[in-house]
Amino acid sequence: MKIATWNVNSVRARQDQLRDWLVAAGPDVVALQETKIEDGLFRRDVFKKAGYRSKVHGQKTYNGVAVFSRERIELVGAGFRDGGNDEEARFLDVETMGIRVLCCYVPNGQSPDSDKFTYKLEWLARLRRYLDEHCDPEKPLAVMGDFNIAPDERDLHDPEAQRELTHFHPDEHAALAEITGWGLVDALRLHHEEGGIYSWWDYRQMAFQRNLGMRIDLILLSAPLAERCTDVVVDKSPRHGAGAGTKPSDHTPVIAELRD
DNA sequence: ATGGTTGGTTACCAA
Repeated sequence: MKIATWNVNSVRARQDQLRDWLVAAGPDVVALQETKIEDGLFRRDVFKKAGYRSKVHGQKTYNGVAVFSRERIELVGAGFRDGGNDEEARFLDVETMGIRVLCCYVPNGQSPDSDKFTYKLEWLARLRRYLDEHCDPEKPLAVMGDFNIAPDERDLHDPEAQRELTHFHPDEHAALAEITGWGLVDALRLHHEEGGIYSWWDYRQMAFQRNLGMRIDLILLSAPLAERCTDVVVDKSPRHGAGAGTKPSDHTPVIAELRD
């Protein structure tokens, strides 16, 4: 089976492109971020027609997460439900096709001296606590999403320029290490050692054409799923432009193949 | 150093 993650940057602007990609790529489970839509307006029927059931957790204008699956999908919970601030729709926990899926839209962080950066680090600490309290590293679990962190030097085009900025800051790396330290592996690195594999490129400066990007969309797997993982690929096809009049998301899908 | 682009809003926006 194939499981995927994609920050679509508005499911309204990308509805046809997302549907076409589902048909072409044929993933079994997909975690989506930045849907930017309230649950009542999400056209779940359009995707149902394409063969996908869905759980959505959105809000107006900002954020928003969803999980699609070819099979029955059960909601475990939306938001961390830990007594903290759950106003932003960034986290969705579901179970489908025999695996647990945590769909994450990690805060961007803006700049290291901003309140938003503190919020990003706190959010990551809450994710770690959520794993401690609600999940088991011995069970099949995929934590997927837009982490807004490039794990190491291979994952961005200019590490030195980025080191004191967001997405490649030591504090972010420490927070990510706390999460993987719980019992998760960065699935792409099980199969690919090389640098220059990115999942996001800035809309500006012809960044995609010059491959000036970052790998910030991650599929983290617990041991039982890591053992089943045969490959991970970044599918750049939607970024190339999916047809006349369609604009791509600044992120592109990441897909993991799992043995049965 | 600055500014460039997008989506959704009409905001000294967030990414």
